[in-house]
Amino acid sequence: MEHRGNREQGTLISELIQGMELAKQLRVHLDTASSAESMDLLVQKILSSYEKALLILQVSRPMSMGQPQQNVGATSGVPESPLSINGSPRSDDLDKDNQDTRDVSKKRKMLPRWTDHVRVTSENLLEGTHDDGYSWRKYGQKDILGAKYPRSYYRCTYRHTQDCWATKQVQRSDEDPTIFEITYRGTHTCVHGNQPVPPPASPEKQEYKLTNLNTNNNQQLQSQDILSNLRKGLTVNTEMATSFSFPSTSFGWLKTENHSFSPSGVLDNNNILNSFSSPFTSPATPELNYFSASQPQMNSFGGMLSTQNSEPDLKELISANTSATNSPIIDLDFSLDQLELDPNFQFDAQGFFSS
DNA sequence: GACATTTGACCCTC
DNA sequence: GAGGGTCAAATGTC
Repeated sequence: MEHRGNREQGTLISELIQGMELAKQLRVHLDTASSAESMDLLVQKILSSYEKALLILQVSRPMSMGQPQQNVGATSGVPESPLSINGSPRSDDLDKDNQDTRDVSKKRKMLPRWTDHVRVTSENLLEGTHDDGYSWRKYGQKDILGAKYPRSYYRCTYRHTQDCWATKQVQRSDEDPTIFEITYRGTHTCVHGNQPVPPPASPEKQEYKLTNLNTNNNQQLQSQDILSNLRKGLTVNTEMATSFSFPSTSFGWLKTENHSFSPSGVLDNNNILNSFSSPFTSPATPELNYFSASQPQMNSFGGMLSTQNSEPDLKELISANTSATNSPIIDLDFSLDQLELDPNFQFDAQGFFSS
């Protein structure tokens, strides 16, 4: 818990720093009478940065013990479904447990929710395992109207033992069966679930081709895939590299409260790694475990990143400390000292923008 | 035996 | 009433 809190604090600070850096850039633009378009983009990025910082503050706001973090995706206080932690209250006991179940339902309804789109390819079908560091247990499957493939429902394995209410839904795309839409709901409050993803035992065996696809968010999420792989010492797949187009026209996207994405800015050569500040954690569903696999090789990364990047390499690259992270539950795992944060820096209103 | 998955049924929301 | 989300008994796997 404390670990998570520290990470969130780190992310928060990095977002604020980003906002400051962007404001500085904007000031330069103002001085040099740059185009309105470029300044508008900077403003967009600044707003995005602060929006994310606010989201983090919302998510990490202290809740009562044992309660999952709430909110971000909360859309309503209306109870969603009467459930109790001990089971499913049927009509018999609905009355006596009415109040309790209402509270639990409300809690669930308010769980943050966001969606990732993950692509797996045919060569990924046969080997390897892949998980997001969390332990999921399937609790249901439904045929969805108008969908070719059933939707699977997963909850955290530690729901009952640790009152962890994280769930996810996995829906295979009709249009492209290699794409899975994964909707996460709630954040993990379990200790197990917070364990980092273990490093791959054999990079060449565990390289996987995961590409988040979404007409709106793919740039951002793909970059996270790439970073995630690089962090793990994995090679980067060509499909990733080619679908991750930069420099100057790639938008980052920020997930918003209504579970969609909003543009968080334009990536340029200086802040390509913006979007790398949040390592993508990929799903651990049986389907995806089954589909993940090896793809022997791959090298370029738009000519900018070589394969098998080491952590030190990334540190250098990340030194451009702007960010376009997308999830309110951000798992920032590079340390603040890499950001060269002045320990005496104060986020006061004046100094923040005038330094 | 413990734990995970499957699947039919139940409940809620719209 | 339809559709989606969840439960829990039955079944499977280790």
